[in-house]
Order: sequence, then C-alpha cells, then structure tokens
Amino acid sequence: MNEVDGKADAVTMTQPEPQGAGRPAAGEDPIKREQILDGALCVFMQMGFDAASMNDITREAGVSKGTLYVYFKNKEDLFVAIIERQKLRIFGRLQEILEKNLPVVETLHDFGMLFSTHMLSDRTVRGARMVIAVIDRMPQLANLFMVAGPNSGPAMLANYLQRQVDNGQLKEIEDPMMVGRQFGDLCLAGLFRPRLFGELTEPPTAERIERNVASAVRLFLNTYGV
Amino acid sequence: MNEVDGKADAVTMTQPEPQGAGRPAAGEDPIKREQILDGALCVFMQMGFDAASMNDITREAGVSKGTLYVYFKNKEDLFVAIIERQKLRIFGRLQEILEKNLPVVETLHDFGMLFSTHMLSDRTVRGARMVIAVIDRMPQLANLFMVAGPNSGPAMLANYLQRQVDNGQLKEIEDPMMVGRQFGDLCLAGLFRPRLFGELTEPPTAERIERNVASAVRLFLNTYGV
DNA sequence: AGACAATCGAACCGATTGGTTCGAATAAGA
DNA sequence: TCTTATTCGAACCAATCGGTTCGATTGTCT
Repeated sequence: MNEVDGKADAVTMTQPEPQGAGRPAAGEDPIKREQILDGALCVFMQMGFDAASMNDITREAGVSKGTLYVYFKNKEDLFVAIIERQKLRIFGRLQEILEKNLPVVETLHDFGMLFSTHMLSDRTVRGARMVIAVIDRMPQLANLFMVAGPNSGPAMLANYLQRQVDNGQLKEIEDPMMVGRQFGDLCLAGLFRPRLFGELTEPPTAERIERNVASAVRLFLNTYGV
Repeated sequence: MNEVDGKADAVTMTQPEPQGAGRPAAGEDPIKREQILDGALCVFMQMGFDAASMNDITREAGVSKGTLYVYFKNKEDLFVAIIERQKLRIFGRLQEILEKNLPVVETLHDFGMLFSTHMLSDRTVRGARMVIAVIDRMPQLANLFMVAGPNSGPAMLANYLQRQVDNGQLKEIEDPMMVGRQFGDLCLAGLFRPRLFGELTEPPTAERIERNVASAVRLFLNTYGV
C-alpha cells in the first residue's frame, strides 16, 4: 500500500482480506484515514510540524490518540503522509492548457495565469512554508514536493516550448528547461517571495497577476517570438 | 537601546553608567551578548525556532541559562534579536555596483552575480527557511527581513534603471519597480525555489549562476536595450 | 587584600510532549 | 440477538520544555 506507512503494509501483509465487502481491518479504513489526514493537514498548516502536537491533531481530526497510532507509526509518518497526499492536481490542468493548440501568446498567458494563481494561493504558500521549515531534517520531502521534477510545471512547459520551436512558432531555444523555469519565475516575479515572507499577507488580485503574466509573456516573446 | 529587548532598556534606565570604563552592568556586556547571539543563530539555523531548545542554545553559546535570561526576556526576544542583527550588508555592495557608471550590460551582470550568489548561499537560504517557518506566528519579522522594502535589491535596481532611462541608455520603462523585481527573479530562475525546498542541496556553481545571469541580462536587454 | 557584582550551574516549577496501554463503548456482520 | 473487532478515552510513562531561583564561583575594581 503506502510505501512510507510501514505499519499499514505490515497489517495488510499479515491479514488476509476479510470475506465480502466486510469491515476494514484496524488501521485500514480509508474514510478514517482521510479524516486523520484532513485534521493533521489543518494543524500542520497552521502551526508547522514542531509546534503542532498530536493532541491538537486528535482534537482537530476527531479521533482518539490510540486510533491515530493505529493508522500512523509516529508524528513524522503522519506528516509525510499528508505531504504525499498533496499531489498537485494542478499539473493535469496545466497540461490541458499546453495541449489546446492555441496561439503561443494565448497558451503562455493561460498557463501563466493558472500557474501563478496556484503558486500564490494561501494553500500553496502555507504548504510551502510547512515543508521549507523541516526540509533540513526531512530531506526525503524534497523528492515528494517535486518543485523541479519531471512532472513539474517548468518541465512540461519546456516540452511545449520545444514543440513550438519544431513547428516554427518560436525561435530556436538552446535550453528549453532553463527557459521554462525562467518563464515560471517571471510570472511569479515580485510576488512569490513577498508571499512566503509574509509581506504580502493576501494572494494578489487577478489583475495584479494579470500584469505580471502579461509582462512575462511580452519579455519572453521579445526574445523567442518569430 | 534595543527596542525589542525591553529588559536591557529597563536595566539601563534604572542603573546609572558606572564610574570610568568600569565593568558593564548585568545584561549590558556587548561581548557576552554577541556570544549569546552567535550561539543562538547557530542553533536556530540548524533546527528552526520551535525545535531549538534554550538548553541547546546555552550549550552552544557557552553561557548559563540564568545569564541568557538576564540578557533576553524570552526565547522569542532572542530569536527576533538575531533576525535584526542579520542586517544585510549586501546592500552596500549592490549599491556600489550600481554607482560605478559602467555600461548597462556590465552593471546588470555584476549586480546579478552578486545578488544571486548571496541569495543562493547556504547562509541566506537557511536564514530564509528559519524566518519562513515562523512568519505566520511572528508577522513582525516580515518588516525586519525587508524582502521588498525601500532598501531592497529590486528597489535600488529600479532607481538605477530609471536613471538609465533618463540618460537614454535604456528604453522607456513603465514600471521600474516591477522590472527591477523581474530582473532579480530572472537571475534566480530555477535556482532559488529548488534551494529552499532542498532539491539543490549545495549552492550552484559560479558557472551555473553565470549562465542564469547572462540569460537574464540578454532577456532584459532584448526588451529594454537601445 | 577586600568589596562588590556578574556569571555559573544545578535544582526547581508547572506544563506539555510523543508514544503506549487497556478496559469500556460502539459498530458491524452473521 | 450474539459475537467479534474497531475505536474511544483517559491514564500512564519518561522525557523535555521555557522560565525562575539562589548559593557558589569567578572576575573586576578600588
């Protein structure tokens, strides 16, 4: 089952599936597990890993501490599980934009708007803070969060850019991966770090993001447009 | 004295300066204070605010806990004091580069190299993580860190860009502040977030930063160069 | 040398922590 | 209805926390 949560795997491996639909074995009820993860996410987002207590989490999740430890080995296992669950569904939507066969200027604009809106939202910023706070002690989270992995926004954008170069829609790009990252960071310019550091306490307005993205598209096309 | 450290102010206000050079009053020895701040910084950088204990800090700093509480009111006061002490001296060096009257391409390059090297260093990244981790609970730190304040890199760059526009060295720039931020984030593109999230565990090489900065300068001048 | 004050160092306090245990309560299935 | 198993809930354990206290030690000044 879940590779990180060894306990669940152990339980699964030692207990055969009960007859019929049946009652899930202890620690195997997906509804109860989601309930715990929802409560944990809420508390970890508010307080961070260290300051969040297992008591806080049991209260928020509405389960007993005994039950919590049936489903998760320890505090860190729980934390890792919520990070893993936060698989970004945004990639599917970004991919859809890149596959629409719109003019490059419109595709980049739509991509930039979705990417920026997502990255600058409260949920993403709080999640980012949560991970950044502990990344030194839990380096395995770097692989889970996948900022620069093969499925990341910049990577899929790089693939898109290469296709447009091949189709003659864009000038030659020596390093599409680098340019994909540049475009993403241009869209976030002047917004992401102020969001992380608490200078922008609210997500920027759509208009403010629009100005950033429009400028990013213009800078980009001034160099790579045909 | 130090506005955050109320205890020191109280001590100062109630005890007259001793005769002659004399021995500093309790809680007033700057050498001892720096010793505590150095130890605290080390521990906070490694473990973050919550996970760092006052016992860890007394050991690292080489002072007793009683002494630590003579100099600082509590754990949070100590933390704020080290953040305040981390005033970035980088701004002076960035300002020097902007005042050299070199060609724009060289100035932007030198600025970008210094800015990126600083932002991507271990020290800055660890310091950033430390602040990001607690910014929700200590919003006053946002003002201390000054990511986007009047003395920040992008702000001084904006002023420089406006001067170059006025001198006919650059095309008209509608929003120099925004363009200053864009240039800074272009220099960091694809590097800063991977550094924060632990995907880049070491600072990038000078060559890697050079490629980023050179590309940023080129993109910038393709739009604003004359 | 003596006086005085800063610092040490360890014990202390009240509180909370992560994790464990186990009888009682509840829920599900036959 | 009865059986079985999951979950509850609270007590427990050992440890640690932030912060306080105070007699002893050390250092500085006269």
